[in-house]
Amino acid sequence: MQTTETRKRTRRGTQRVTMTDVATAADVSASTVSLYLRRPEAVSRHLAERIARVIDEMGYVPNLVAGSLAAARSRTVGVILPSILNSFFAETYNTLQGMFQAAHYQTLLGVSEFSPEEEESLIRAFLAWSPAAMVVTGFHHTERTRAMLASCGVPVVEMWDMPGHPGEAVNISVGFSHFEVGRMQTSHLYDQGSRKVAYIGAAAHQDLRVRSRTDGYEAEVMRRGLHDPIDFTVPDAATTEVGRWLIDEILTRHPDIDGVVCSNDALALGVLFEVTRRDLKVPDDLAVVGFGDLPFSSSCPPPLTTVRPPQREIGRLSATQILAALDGVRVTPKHHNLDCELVVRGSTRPMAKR
Amino acid sequence: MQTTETRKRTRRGTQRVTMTDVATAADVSASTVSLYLRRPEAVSRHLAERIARVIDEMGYVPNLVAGSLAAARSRTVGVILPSILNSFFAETYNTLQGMFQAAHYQTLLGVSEFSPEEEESLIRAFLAWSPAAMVVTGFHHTERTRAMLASCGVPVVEMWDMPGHPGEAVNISVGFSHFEVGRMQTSHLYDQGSRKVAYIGAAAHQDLRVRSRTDGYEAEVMRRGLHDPIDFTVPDAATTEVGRWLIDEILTRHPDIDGVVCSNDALALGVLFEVTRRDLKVPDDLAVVGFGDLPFSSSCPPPLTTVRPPQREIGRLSATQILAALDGVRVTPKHHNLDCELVVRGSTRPMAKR
DNA sequence: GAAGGCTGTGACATCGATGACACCCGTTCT
DNA sequence: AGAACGGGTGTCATCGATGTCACAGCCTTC
Repeated sequence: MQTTETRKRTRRGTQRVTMTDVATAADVSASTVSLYLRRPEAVSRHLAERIARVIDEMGYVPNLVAGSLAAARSRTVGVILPSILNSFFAETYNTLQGMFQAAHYQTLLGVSEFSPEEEESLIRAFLAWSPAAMVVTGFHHTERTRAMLASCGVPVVEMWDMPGHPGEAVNISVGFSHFEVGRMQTSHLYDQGSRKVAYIGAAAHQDLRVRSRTDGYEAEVMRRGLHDPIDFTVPDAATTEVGRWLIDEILTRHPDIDGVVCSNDALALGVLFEVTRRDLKVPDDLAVVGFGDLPFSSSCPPPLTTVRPPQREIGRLSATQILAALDGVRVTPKHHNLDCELVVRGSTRPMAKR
Repeated sequence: MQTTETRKRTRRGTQRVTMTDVATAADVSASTVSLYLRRPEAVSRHLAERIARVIDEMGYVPNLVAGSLAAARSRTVGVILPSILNSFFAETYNTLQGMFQAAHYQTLLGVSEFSPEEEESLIRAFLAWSPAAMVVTGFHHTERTRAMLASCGVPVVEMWDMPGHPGEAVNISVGFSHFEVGRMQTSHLYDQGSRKVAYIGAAAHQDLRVRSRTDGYEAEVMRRGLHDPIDFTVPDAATTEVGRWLIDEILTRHPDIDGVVCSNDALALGVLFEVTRRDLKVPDDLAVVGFGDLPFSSSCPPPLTTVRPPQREIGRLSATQILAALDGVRVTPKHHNLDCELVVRGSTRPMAKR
């Protein structure tokens, strides 16, 4: 009679064990299982044990897709780094991931390769998964990225930089002044006795932070007034090889420099290699200061004087801010400016008192 | 009368624009919008234009969470790397990410820090998002990880290693023999004139691939029969600093070695540094061979002889296999064994013909 | 022993898409 | 002319959880 009525639409879902399966097997309702998973203490001991046993036996894995849809949010935090080629951001990422994990958030990593367009596409993809929060590197975004981050309604932290002008930071930010780093590097070289200081930088076109450090260098050179700024920055990746090439160029054009600021320790290592090849002495003929305090910096000959960014502290503070915001604490968009540490080693002369 | 009947449950969803909103505004049904987004050519030109305009005006971003739930799959590929501290896997990751992006898949990265338990937790989290495929590093998993990967029903590639015994690989795998790498490194040192060759390794306890390379070294030493194996591996991270320390220890105990195999170029760099400090000549007093061909390896003094793993090729082949499987091509679980390249540079003597 | 509070459990609508299928209507075939 | 076909669009059940609320017990309390 009712043939048209009984006709069922069929769709194949995953063949996975679902929460309903677990509920049936444990002879409770699905809500109880759900409650047990989210707040185990709210379920009676008796049922909790039974549910736990069934979950284990059936190998139930909750479907977060369904859960996130229902809850309209997820326990996922998206992190965007510009690169994983060098270990610059590794420590920060590990700290973030550790702290989020402790708070039961899952960290997802995207790599933008320093491209704002790529970053936009990554952020769009992350936001489509309704993450609980986002962590991005720097302030250099496309217009659309800025709009998405502003309107997505989740906490956003911009890290590893400092807003150059007011209004640049609409989100929480945690970082330090790259301008100040460049200034500090340069100032140290003069203080330890250099009289003519050059600057070499790489990845400059992609990474605006390199540009800020260069500006810091130039400002300090002008302030000292001993010579004109000599800088040479290229768009290539910041590798040891490029460092050799840059210092070679600079020394050819300006053989009389006695100090060089490098945008990155990898470049600085290349400088040490090339300078050694030319039989110049570091730091007596040429003092070298880098940035990043990469893993090799303390052990190369001579050990590299460098500026160490607060990698771990950036991660710690970023995560703290986000977790606070997620806990409902009202976090007003605020910039947290951290300090970098000048680590004086053998590639510059120990300073006499100023 | 019917007060209890009319009582509505209310839940607040996201305040985002939904597909239904778009459909209403464009005066079509939701399924037409959905169809337009997935197969634009299946919708009439007239409607397509109207829908496109409305989507743009309203700033509609599809909710992938809902979409993935309904479709029981997503366009997401999970990749697990052991570490991002050094650039070992960076090239592979970039290749994977690039190829998946071209095929409109979103790549998500997890970092396990060489811990099988951490890896298990990451994989569990990824699988809960019903990814389209998974790429993991190596074969060293927990029992539960193996079970999850076997039963999750999506293509899985294990990369950067080679199954040691049959049955270890139940998934597709793309990699190379680490045993063979150790053998190749050692053999080269003998071939270029060394008579007593030691081995130093780091991160050995976490990274079983280091163990395989050490085995390769030992096998080759035994085959040559000139001396007993001399190896020293520690659980610490493979850094330049550790390299200095390890070679220092080895040279103290065995001052007569004239060749050293390093599990990693970062260690090898430390060896070069320490050996230079001791005024030994490389390669004449001590020949050094590394593994990884890291960015600095070609430019340190002397340039490092090393074994270069097929980083990019691993990524390319892994992605190809997965994309084929996702396209419905039946890919039988198969191991793809790639070759590593011995790059002879200044840290060993150029070989006379064998 | 009835009233009131608290705790634990279940019923059910809902989140925002997809996919199977019905249906409309203009073409082509017999 | 009527059947068969097929492209384009709409209807509606469904994916697997969560969150709200109702309600059954049980324990206090007077």
